[in-house]
Amino acid sequence: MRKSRCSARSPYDFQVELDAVDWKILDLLQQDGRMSYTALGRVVSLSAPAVTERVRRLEALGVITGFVAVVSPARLGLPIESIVRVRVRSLDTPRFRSHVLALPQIRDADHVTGDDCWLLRVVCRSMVELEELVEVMQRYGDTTTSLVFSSHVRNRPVEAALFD
Amino acid sequence: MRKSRCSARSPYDFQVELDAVDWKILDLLQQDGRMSYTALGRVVSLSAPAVTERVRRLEALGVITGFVAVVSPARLGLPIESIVRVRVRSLDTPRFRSHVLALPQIRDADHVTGDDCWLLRVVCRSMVELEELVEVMQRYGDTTTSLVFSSHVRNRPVEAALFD
DNA sequence: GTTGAAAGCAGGAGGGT
DNA sequence: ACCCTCCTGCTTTCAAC
Repeated sequence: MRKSRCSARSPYDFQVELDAVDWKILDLLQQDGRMSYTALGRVVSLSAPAVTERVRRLEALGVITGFVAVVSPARLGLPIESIVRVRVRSLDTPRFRSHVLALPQIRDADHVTGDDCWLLRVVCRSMVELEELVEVMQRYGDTTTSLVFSSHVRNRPVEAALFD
Repeated sequence: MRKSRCSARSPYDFQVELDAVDWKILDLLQQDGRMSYTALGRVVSLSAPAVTERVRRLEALGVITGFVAVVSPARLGLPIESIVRVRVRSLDTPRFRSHVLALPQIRDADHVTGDDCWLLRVVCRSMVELEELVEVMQRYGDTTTSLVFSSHVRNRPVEAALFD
């Protein structure tokens, strides 16, 4: 019944095959990361040790990379969220990575193709704080800043439907 | 010892004050969302029921919005990650929201200020699939697509240091 | 905030298919 | 390879303080 097979033998051979039970477990844990193995087992009709072993394997394979509490920056006094695109000059990239990417206000930083080579998601307390942050970033290249009105999707679970 | 005060009485009165113990708990749970209340209690020198009550309060206040397993799309066969900026024509916005934002490939969708009014993080299996997705989005407005080389920061924990 | 008892859960051993 | 049951020790939860 189980045909899960791992082909992740090197960094360039990543992909993992999951069966329906693995997908259901992933689905549940992406909605409630604290669900007990016993409760998971009740849903997928498996014993707790069997579920535990599957979750351990999903972690070992790098499918599950961790379990985290999701926190609202706005509720903690960081109501300003923005996306800053930075066109970092190549000579400045090492300093940009060590000085800018380490700032606690940066929640996501992606190196991307295209003219704006870095894309940063920044949270801060005020527009004044954002202004200061953007001024720092401008030491490394040109910036384009957009304020986030609202986030309609955040970290949507990865689901089996993606493979239909 | 505890001076946590909540001022979140309306949607426009969001902010919550946390004490050092709350911050430590948040810190630990953002690193390991499955940590037991007993283990949290050992770190912060509190009994398990006291920790449980604090975590429940943080959830009730909207500071903690959930606990989730973090999943690697690449390991599941979605190696292409990209950021698509979409300049949606205002008349097309309702259909864009219902048709595009619901696609399972969309992991983040933010409505932002500036010319490119929507910012989408898309994962897919191949460039061909990305091409198809972008063609769908182009029915609602102009797009700019950047491929993600690498993500250097992803969902950095919100930490007390942000308030120094 | 605490303790303490009852119920439920996790994780290992051992065995079955 | 995959799963089960049993057993022991922890963890959670609720009540009482």
